[in-house]
Amino acid sequence: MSAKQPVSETVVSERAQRFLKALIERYIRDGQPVGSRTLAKDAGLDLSPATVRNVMADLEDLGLVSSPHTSAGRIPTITGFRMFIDSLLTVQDLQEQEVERIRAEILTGGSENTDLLASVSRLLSGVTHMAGVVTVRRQERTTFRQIEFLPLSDHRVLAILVTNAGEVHNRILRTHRDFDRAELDQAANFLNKSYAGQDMESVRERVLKQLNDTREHFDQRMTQALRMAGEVVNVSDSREDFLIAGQTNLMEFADLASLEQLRKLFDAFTEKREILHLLDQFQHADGVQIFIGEESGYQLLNGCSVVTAPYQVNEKVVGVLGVIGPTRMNYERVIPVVDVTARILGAALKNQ
Amino acid sequence: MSAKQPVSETVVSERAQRFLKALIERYIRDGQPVGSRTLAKDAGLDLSPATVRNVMADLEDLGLVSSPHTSAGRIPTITGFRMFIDSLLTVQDLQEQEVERIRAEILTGGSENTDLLASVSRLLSGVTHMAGVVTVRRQERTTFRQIEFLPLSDHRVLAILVTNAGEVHNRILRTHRDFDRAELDQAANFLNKSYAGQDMESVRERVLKQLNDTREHFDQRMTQALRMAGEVVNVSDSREDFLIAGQTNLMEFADLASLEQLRKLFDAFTEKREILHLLDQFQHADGVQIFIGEESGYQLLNGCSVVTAPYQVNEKVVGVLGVIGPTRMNYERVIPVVDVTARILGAALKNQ
DNA sequence: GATTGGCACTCAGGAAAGCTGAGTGCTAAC
DNA sequence: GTTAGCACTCAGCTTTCCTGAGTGCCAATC
Repeated sequence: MSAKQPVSETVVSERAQRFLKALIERYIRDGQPVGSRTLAKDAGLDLSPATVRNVMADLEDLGLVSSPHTSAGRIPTITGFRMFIDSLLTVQDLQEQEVERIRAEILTGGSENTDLLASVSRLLSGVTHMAGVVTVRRQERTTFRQIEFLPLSDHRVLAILVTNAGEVHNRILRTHRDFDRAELDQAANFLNKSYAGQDMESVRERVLKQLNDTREHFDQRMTQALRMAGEVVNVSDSREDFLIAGQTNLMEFADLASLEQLRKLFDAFTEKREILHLLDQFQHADGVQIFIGEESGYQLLNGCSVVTAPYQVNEKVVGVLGVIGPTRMNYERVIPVVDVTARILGAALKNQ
Repeated sequence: MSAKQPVSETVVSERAQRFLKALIERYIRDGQPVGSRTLAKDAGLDLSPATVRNVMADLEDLGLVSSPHTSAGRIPTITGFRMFIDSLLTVQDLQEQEVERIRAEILTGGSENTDLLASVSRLLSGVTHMAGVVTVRRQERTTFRQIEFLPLSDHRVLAILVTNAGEVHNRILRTHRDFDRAELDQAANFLNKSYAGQDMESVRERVLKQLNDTREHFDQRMTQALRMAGEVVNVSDSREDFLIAGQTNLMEFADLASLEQLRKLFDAFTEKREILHLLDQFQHADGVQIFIGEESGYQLLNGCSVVTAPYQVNEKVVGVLGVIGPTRMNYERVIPVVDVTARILGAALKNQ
């Protein structure tokens, strides 16, 4: 008997990998189990179906492919896909023409911040025919820039908070009495002097702290100013969010057939929490990340994959964008699209 | 031969109406064609199936019911439904308990305007298990209340527009130079004096008109003020909008089976334009209106009905709310829900 | 040892056939 | 006007059969 191979060395032979690649590419194209004859033709190597069958049997033993029933071809398993994505994928660059198209769309995407991001999510969904997502800023990055108060009638004050990201939050505060313009300006001045340029997180803390510390010895007015600030600053926090477009594209993939599943997914899109949580994880990754639904434990994304890339302004990551579609998606095309879009968006934001 | 009945008098006999009502109620419950035997039992009149068949044949001649094929029961046609809705429906009031539940949910719905409306659309969808919609204000009702400008850096100015409805719009304007605080305040003062309290529509017109008329003889500053105002006022117009919740509930009705149709509907929900146009029509109606998809000509809503009611604050209509679901919905329940919700929402808004 | 042809086997999916139950329209009688 | 009876229709289910696509395994060949 020949020397036993160590168990750990379940290395897949070069040739087997080549077959796996061809099989998955074919499966991505047709969405149907791939049989030995088809694969034999596809793979470029001039081999008979019988040989291919032997290789496929090996791949099945390794858990990379499986057959839905005895006389169907093989479909890739999750681990198969993982291997494909991690080491078999050949990503070509986008054609210059396509890059230009993306750039053009982003540049005309709208000047308001969220308008721009919304148009980018539409762009992603349009180009890939799947769902496009863009997260809106991480709050840890935002800093306090300016706050203003405007008197309204009936004991109400409009508070406006501007952050470094150029975002504007307003909130109507109900107060115990009316304030006039001068009073409010004074309050705003005080707050702007104290906090401008500081991290939102710490502004929040310090406002609350000061409010507790100095309740007595401070001037009435400043207390009032702090109290108002407290309300606004809090609001602006919860705005962590994402924009999604083209969800309905997902209805076309029979993979996600069971209406039931599709429904849960859509609900998650409106509910947002879970998806956001998921996207956040890719925030600190470097470049394009691919995530296969089943790997998460979330039932939600079974049959789906998520391709994401963080986008950055001045070398700091400010958000994540990407695409959600069936695991059986054309990665070789989607990856460069997501990559390029992230870069261009980052550049566009810098110029604002 | 007895006297001929005039053709126009295609009045449906009392008894036939009773059958039609029973048939539709049954069809709403089961979603299946109703046969003569079933209907005979259902209708309360102690008649044999054969008799029922005769009546059903009459109803079919009148175009109120039809049978999908020879040996199936009858299903109501659109005209049948219309008749049912217009004159056969027996709407009971909601139980006090349910009214209370709705009231409670609305009162805790959130203080911000859109938060409240969003929670109402969720409420509607939750109670009826269909999709709930609430339109956000009609622009003709909004009046200009106050405008303010804040200087930002880099030739940018933040404009804030407050309307009578307590809504706040902001927009970042790019200007050809930096402005200081005093200048901007002056501009805002000028605008506020000129336009406060006026209808938005006419403010828009007059700003544009003044901008053209007085380009030369007016002071440079006012021109600048008007120009800025022009940009903001325009934006605030396009904000006519509606909030929808529970779309995914519609996935459960096999009536809207063909994924294709469902998809178009969902796209219309994100696209908003068409739906908005539709909802606007019910704005001036008095009380609950029911609209059957096919009646519109929009392909979109085939198989759907829309039940709406305008809601009013201080006796002026400020929006429309309602429910979108399959034509085969339980009107006797949905109608009072929509009605009550509109009233309670109106009352809640008055108190703000 | 890797590759191949051959063979027996499996199985999903479609077509054809038959049955059943729910329903119909029509007619004649009450 | 109402009813019973009868012949008829047809969707939908089950059963059977067939086909084509695929498999695994074995023995022969390179």
